Amino acid sequence: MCGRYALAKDPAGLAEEFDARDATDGALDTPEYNVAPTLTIPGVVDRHPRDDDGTPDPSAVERSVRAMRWGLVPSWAKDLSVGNRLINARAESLTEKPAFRRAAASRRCLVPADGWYEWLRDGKHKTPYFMTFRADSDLAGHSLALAGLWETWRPEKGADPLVSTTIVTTDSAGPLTEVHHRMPLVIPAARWAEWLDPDNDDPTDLLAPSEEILAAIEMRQVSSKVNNVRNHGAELVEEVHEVPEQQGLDLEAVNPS
DNA sequence: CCAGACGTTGTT
DNA sequence: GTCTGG
DNA sequence: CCAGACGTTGTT
DNA sequence: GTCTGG
Repeated sequence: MCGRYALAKDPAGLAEEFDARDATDGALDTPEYNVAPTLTIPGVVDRHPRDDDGTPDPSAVERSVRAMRWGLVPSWAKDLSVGNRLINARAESLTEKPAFRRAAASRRCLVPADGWYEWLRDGKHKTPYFMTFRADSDLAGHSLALAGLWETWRPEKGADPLVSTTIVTTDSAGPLTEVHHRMPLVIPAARWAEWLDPDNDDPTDLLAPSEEILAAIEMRQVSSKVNNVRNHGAELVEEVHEVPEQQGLDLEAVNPS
């Protein structure tokens, strides 16, 4: 699945990478190697620009990076906490579920990440792994563009809207099944515009993992320091080999070469 | 009709 | 807001 | 996702 | 065990 990830790039760097305007307004804390649900994170969106009256111009589209709270708060929510459990949306059902279908049809976004974490458990012990683009792949150094949905929510009529987001998950594929049976949907750059298109109300064709992306991802064991959200540093994504006999996940065998 | 949910994950 | 269940 | 709380009363 | 907070 995807309940924790890392992001080193700042909003200006993301704006450049995604060819977007930086509209995050200083709301983000970056770098952050331990991004957890409820934090404010950057999301990339395509929107029709609006004039002073709020009327959208259907002939134009503007791409921007925006600050969003991780955990989708539907427009009908009574309070913010509804979003705490809506941190992921299943690709298999997001066009049907009441909480997600409106966003799925017209408010899709990309959530940039350096990689995401999964945990293997052995009784009480939890061993974290980090999934990222292989250093020797063409995609090394690029962000993973995680598929997301976004919504606005107002605590009361007329109040400033809160923008929130959820990350789309699919069944795992390939070597990634070794660490977990669900994974985030990563959109290849060639299909970003199609995913973000606010006039495309049927994302069905985009909901399967890309082979190109799967082949570029590696997994590595990392420090259990990432388990605790109070740790934030770059050392969280560095490879470690702690007590390997407790886990027996053979990374030589599962990483593609 | 009204009331209540609206979601995913993991674990057994 | 909209759908489902009673 | 994981970690950590989970509660009230009375006293200072 | 289950919920909340980060």
